[in-house]
Amino acid sequence: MANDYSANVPIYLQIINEIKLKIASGEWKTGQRILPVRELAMQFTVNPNTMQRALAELEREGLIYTERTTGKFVTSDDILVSNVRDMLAREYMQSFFSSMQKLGYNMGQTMKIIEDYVTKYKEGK
Amino acid sequence: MANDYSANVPIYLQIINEIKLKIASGEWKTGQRILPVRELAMQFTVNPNTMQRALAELEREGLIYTERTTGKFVTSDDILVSNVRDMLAREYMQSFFSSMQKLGYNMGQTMKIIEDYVTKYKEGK
DNA sequence: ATTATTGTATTAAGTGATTAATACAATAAT
DNA sequence: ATTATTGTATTAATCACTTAATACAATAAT
Repeated sequence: MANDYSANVPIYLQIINEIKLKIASGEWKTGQRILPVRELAMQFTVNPNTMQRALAELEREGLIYTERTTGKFVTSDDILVSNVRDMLAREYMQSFFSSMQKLGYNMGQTMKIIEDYVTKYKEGK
Repeated sequence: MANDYSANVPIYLQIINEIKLKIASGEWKTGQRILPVRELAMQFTVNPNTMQRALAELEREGLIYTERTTGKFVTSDDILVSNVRDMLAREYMQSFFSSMQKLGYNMGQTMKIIEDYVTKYKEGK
């Protein structure tokens, strides 16, 4: 479940991305309470301070909020979540095409590779 | 030219990727001599030690080699370079589809988004 | 022969990320 | 009322990355 962190990016940033994906994908639903910091830290096998840092940043971005001693919750702003999902998807795509371009693939060549990949996928490989 | 490093990944790793792309794309040709460590360090605006570390790793991977006091060169192994290029392209693609899947897009939905993106690109946006 | 250029190694200092060990305030649960 | 649970803050120690300042050996250039 946890602990496949790249040694090369600060853990708290990797956690931010991971949780952002959970919220954007709907795996963590809007308005839903999330586990206490200490338990999340255990689940992710990191120090509570590190988890706290990640959650504080996500709160700064508006994706979660805190009720003083009750706990933390996913935002109830469905539009925000939807926007984040769209933005992430666009980022991933642009980053992908940009990398392929640096490798020397133009857009047509990149499309060709994608189509081959998808074809093989559909054949169950 | 340089100095747009993400604060979140060690610089020497970013340099490794950058140079690997240059070699894989053919921007740095096989067999070609590369600039001295000190000059590359200046071009990339990093410390010579940091550049040396990146180059040492690239040498370990076989992408460059050193002639004692003459300098460093891109490998002459065209097949290796071609393989690296193919591997990188595959990695980028798989990573992209994996991220999209985590966002809740299945392969068909991802293809739809790609096609829209490419269409807009062709219209010159 | 001498000089300049090449890669390489060493030592020291500064910075940020991470863990660890606590502690505290507010409130929900008993 | 008391206790447990919640988020949060603090201090210290460790580790990797990065820069800086040198120094050295081998060889190409002069």
